[in-house]
Amino acid sequence: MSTRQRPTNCCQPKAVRPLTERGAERVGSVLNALGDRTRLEILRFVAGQTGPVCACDIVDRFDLSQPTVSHHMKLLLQTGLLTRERSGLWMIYTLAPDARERLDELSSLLPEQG
Amino acid sequence: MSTRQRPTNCCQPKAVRPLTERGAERVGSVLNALGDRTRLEILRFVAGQTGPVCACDIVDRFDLSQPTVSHHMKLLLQTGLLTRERSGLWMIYTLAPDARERLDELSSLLPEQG
DNA sequence: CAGATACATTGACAAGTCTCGATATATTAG
DNA sequence: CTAATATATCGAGACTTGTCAATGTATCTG
Repeated sequence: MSTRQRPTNCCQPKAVRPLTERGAERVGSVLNALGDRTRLEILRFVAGQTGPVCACDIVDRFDLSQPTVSHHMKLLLQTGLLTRERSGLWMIYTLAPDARERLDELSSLLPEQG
Repeated sequence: MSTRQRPTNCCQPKAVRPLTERGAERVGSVLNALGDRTRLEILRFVAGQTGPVCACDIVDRFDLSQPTVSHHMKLLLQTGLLTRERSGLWMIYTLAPDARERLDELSSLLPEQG
C-alpha cells in the first residue's frame, strides 16, 4: 500500500477513458499539422479561395522555398484536410469536403463533466 | 514581369488575411499543447473529474516522471486551458472556465468561402 | 527524342521538444 | 531549526521538425 498523502480538498480521481488509437491519430494529425504557423496559414489560404489552387501559387504567396512548400503540402494532405489532383504539370489543391467538420471535432476533445 | 505559367483550371488566387499575431499565438498555443498526445490525455483527465486534481494524481496515473509531468503542466497552464492553486504542499489543477470555448475557437480557424 | 517546367525527394543542418536524473524550492510537522 | 514531502528547475541526451540546396521525376511542347 502506498503511503502517499493526498490533499483533502482534492477529489478522488476517477479514470478517464483515453482516446482510441484511431481517434488520437485522427485528431493528433490535425493538431500537429495546424500547430505549425506556416501550415495553418497555407490551409487558410487554400480555404479562402473560390476554387482550387496550384502549388505554384502557394510558393508565390509564401516566403518559402519550393521544397519546403512541397513538404508542408504533403503533411496537410496526410491529415486529409486537403486533397489534390494533377492537372498537366500542376498539382491543384482543394480544401477537403469535410475539412471544417474535422476542425469541429476538436471542440469535443474533452470528456463530459467538469 | 513573371513568365510563370499557371494552370487554366485554377482560380486566380486572392489574398487571405493572415491571422493576427495575437490570434495566431492564442490558437497556436492550444494547437501545440494538445498536439502532444500526453498533454492531450492529461487535459482530458483533468477535464473528466468532478473536481480539481493534484499534480500527484497525474504522476500516479501517467507513466511519466514527476519532472516530466511538471513540464507538461507548465505548458498547459501557459495555454490558459488549466489553472492551478497551491494547497499546502500540493498544486491543485482545475480546467479553466473558458477551456471549452477555447477549443470551440478552433472551429473557426478557416476563413469563410471555399 | 530533347528541352523546359512544375513538383517531389534526398540529404544535411539548426532549432526545438520530450524525457529523465539530479537538485533546488516551498510547505508542513515536530 | 530539522526532517519529510510535493513540486519546480536544471542539464543533458535522444529524437523530431522546419528549412534549404541539390537532384530526381513527371508532364508538356516541339
